[in-house]
Amino acid sequence: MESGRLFFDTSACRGNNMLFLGDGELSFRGRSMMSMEESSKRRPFFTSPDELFDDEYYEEQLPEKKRRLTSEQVHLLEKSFEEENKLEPERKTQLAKKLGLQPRQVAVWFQNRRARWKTKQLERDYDVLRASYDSLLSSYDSLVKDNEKLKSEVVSLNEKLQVEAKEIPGEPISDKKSEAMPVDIAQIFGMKVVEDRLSTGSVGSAVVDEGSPQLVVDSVDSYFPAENYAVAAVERVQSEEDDGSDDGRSYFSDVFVAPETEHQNNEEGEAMGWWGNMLHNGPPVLF
DNA sequence: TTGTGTTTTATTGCCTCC
DNA sequence: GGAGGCAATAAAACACAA
Repeated sequence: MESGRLFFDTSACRGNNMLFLGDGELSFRGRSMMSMEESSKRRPFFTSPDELFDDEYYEEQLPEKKRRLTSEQVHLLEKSFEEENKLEPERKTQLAKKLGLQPRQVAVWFQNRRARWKTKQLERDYDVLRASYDSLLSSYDSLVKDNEKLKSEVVSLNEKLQVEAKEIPGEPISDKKSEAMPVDIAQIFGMKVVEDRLSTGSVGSAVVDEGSPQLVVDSVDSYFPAENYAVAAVERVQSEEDDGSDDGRSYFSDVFVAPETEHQNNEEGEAMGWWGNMLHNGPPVLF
């Protein structure tokens, strides 16, 4: 915008602290010029209240000079702005009279003040959102770390179990390990172990992850007795296939879900996976 | 002193509302 | 159509480092 102003210092304006053109102002295209002599006469930023009522003060003012409001004027305007940031015509006139300003100047001041307030408000909002985002990010990171840690624990426990199974080939593993081990694992994870009284006669439990080696393998090679684990799994998968409720997920993905939340999980858990279920449903329950 | 960045005052043009 | 609001911008006034 190529605009400049010439401020005409009329006596009428001068007597009323008006170096600015108010409503019905004259404005000119072109640059405002200020000579070296004029600029050397610049006043300090703040004017004393006494000066405000000094005629000479205004007579000294040179034409075309844009003057800042005094601290008193700004203070009063700020107070008024705090009360109400919009300016009705009556209040504008009153303020203008009180401050010795043009109503137009008061209106402009309020306009600019609203703009400054809005900018500050945007900055505050940004800070709040930023803090919230940072906090969420930090929580997420720590959950991801926990998740990784738990996964690796599951893997290492699985490996241990397999090694132990090979070391005692003749041992009837079902007596010694098959029932105790899941409980141990559950204790490590702080899980609650319950019997699956809801399932069809079998007591199953499993610790699994979609992306990691599974504790429960097929009934032929399984370390665990089929009647306790694999069969239960197969039965469950079978029943889901039969009634058409299989949503394509691994059977194991919902093994952890407490019975009362299973239905909910089937509806919502598809996109969440194993860890999503953990987060969504709270501590997993073995059954 | 001077260059540069920031703040303040004011204008312009567009939009909405009555 | 006029009044008033807002965004964008100009330009003066000011602050401050080099």
